[in-house]
Amino acid sequence: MQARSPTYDRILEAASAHFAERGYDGSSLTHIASAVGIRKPSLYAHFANKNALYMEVFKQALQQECAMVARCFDEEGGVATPGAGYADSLIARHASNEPLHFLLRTSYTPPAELRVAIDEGHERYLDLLHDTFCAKLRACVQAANLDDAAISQYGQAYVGIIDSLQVKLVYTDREQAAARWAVMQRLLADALEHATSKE
Amino acid sequence: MQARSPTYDRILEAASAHFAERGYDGSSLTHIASAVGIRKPSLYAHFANKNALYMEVFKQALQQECAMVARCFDEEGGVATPGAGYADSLIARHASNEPLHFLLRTSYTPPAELRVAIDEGHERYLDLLHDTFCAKLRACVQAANLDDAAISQYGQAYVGIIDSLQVKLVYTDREQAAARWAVMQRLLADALEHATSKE
Amino acid sequence: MQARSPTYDRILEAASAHFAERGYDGSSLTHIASAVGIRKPSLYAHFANKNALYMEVFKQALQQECAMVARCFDEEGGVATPGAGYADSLIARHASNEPLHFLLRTSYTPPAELRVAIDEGHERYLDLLHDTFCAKLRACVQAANLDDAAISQYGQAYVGIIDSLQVKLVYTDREQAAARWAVMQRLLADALEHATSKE
Amino acid sequence: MQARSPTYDRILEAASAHFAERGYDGSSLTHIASAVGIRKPSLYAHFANKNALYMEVFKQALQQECAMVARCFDEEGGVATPGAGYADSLIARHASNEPLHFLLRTSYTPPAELRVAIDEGHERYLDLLHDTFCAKLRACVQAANLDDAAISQYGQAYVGIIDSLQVKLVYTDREQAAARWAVMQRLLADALEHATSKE
DNA sequence: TATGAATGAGTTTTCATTCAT
DNA sequence: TATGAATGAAAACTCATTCAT
Repeated sequence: MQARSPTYDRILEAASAHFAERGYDGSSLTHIASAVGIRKPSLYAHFANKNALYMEVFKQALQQECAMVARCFDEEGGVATPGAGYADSLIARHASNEPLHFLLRTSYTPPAELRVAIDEGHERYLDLLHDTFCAKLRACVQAANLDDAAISQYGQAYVGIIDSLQVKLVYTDREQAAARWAVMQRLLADALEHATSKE
Repeated sequence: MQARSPTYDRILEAASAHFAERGYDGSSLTHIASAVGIRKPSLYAHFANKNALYMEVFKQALQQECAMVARCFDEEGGVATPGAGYADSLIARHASNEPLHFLLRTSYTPPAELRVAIDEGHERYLDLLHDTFCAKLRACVQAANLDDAAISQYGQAYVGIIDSLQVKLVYTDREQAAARWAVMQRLLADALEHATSKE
Repeated sequence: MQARSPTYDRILEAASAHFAERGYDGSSLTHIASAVGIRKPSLYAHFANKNALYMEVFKQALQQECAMVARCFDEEGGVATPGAGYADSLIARHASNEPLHFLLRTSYTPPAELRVAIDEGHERYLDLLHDTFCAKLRACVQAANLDDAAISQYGQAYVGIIDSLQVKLVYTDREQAAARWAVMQRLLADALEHATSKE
Repeated sequence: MQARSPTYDRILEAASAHFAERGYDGSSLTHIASAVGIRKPSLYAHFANKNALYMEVFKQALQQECAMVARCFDEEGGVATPGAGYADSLIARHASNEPLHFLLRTSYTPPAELRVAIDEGHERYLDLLHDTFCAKLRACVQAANLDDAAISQYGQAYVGIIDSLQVKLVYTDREQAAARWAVMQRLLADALEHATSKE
């Protein structure tokens, strides 16, 4: 019921695409199965039920995105703004990345019965984002004259910017998202520069 | 099929609540009718079908919100940051305002078959927001030393901030949204102050 | 409920067309009303219910067709074959004559609940056809050397031919029906000639 | 969805009976399923939808009847009139043969949406009838002094007679149909005798 | 004479799920 | 691991009919 198999993975893929595109209620197991090339009851050899399938898709998408957060912040060098690497990554991946698309959609509008579990996961992701950004900021700032409260505030701002970026990605295209990021990044960079150069 | 009637309005109300809470696919006409206190087929005396009902709810919610944008910007006095009135209004209204809740939800995750119409309406709303903010900014800035391009960029930033605010409203609560607005507003205010005081 | 009025007649017309095209079960009062330009409940100001409307359409179509039988046989001069006038009339009228079309259809496949009444009416029509043909044959035959049994048999043949003609009219076009009539008329004429010239 | 199974066949049988008796619009899947002894949704494991079920019933009835045409003409010995075997078979089978009953009904009054496909199938049947009769006539005539045009005309007459026979079967009973056949057969036989003995 | 509103009964169809194989 | 068959529940929608106006 749980072990990895080629079919198992193909189901996750197809489900991710369907759930991302049409949501929980708008996706039917028939269509998902048909996209995989199997019949509907065969899904039950891999997943207990629709909820379990949905939650597994969510779990994997969340893990993948959290790993991506860690990696992007790790790999970004001495960029102008902390977190720029991950923002760029979001924009770059969105079009072809169903799990990410799914993650954004279900975080905004989780199916009522799964809301608690999903909210909890989503919050973990946001906390990770916030904490990672703060750590980076704390590390990279020339003059570390910002206290923890201030740093956390910038962390909240960064998370807000990422949210606004994801929204733009969800309902329009990459270009507009890139434009928004440029604008928002400027806001953040200005504020940081202003704050750190104050004294 | 078109004229206002008490029942008509009550259907719109109930539908708005259901669609906001459970989305298009998760809402059933049976439940909506039952919330109104009529039987399912009676809905069809007022609306051609589920799509038409959904779109009417959307249309009214959109009109109402656009009117609210105009009103909030009109009524805000010499506030610190242009657009603060509308942001506050969003936060204040969200919990008890089903049409607004519905509007945000459907704009981010429209039912696949209605996506085009809804995207178009949502874009009108965002454009209005952008343009209204820019007009206000242009009017209220002490030294009008900002060119059109710069003003438009701040407009885009404001729209992004509103988006991030709405996201927070959609998936958490008013308090966190208020906190986010405080942070983001500071970003925007700093940037504006910095820009206008430059010369 | 019964008196003639412009609307009453227009309802009959529209109903005739719908019933002829789609049958009893396939026709809806909504569509009929809409074809008339009124709302569905308004139909009930003119007819007690769907059955009554159907039966009234049937009654008028039957009356009209019976009158046509009488007229065609009256007006046909010393044609080659008795009954040729009516056969020609059938072919000529079919395309633009909804009541006739309706009559044929409902006679073959009456709605189960109305079967008895319709069968009875249809039989009246066939009897009229048979008797009128026989009278004509009896009158017009040069040598009246055919006994009643023989004449009745030709009457049955004529009715059979009319049936086959109507079938052709119902499911194909006027041209093919005309061709069939030419062939069948020859059969009948030959037989008559053969029989009357025997002695 | 395609392969034969006991249930599949029982559905076809029940559907054939219902469609024959009440037509497309007058038959409901609920009743058909209940006649089979299964629940309504189970039908969809065997047929895509009502149309597909109807067309499958039609297809099988048509095939069966075409095979019957071939067989009857094959097996008829040196009967008085070519085609007598098939006419007798029609009369004999009608009461107890649902597919035949269905075939006649739907050919005369096909559901509006399926008219094209059904007309096409019905025409194939009529063509087969015509051609088979002509072949038989050509083979069995003592003096083959009839040209092709004449033979085809007798073919058309035969098809017309079969039509009139089927009409009689559809809306009255076997006895009257037998009587009509006796009369029409005489017409045809006389004409043939007359034509072939001419020279 | 006409209609807006309402409705019980019914339609076809889809759904997630189960189970024997 | 996969599936054909089956099903209860529920979906959206249509229907003929009623009734107050």
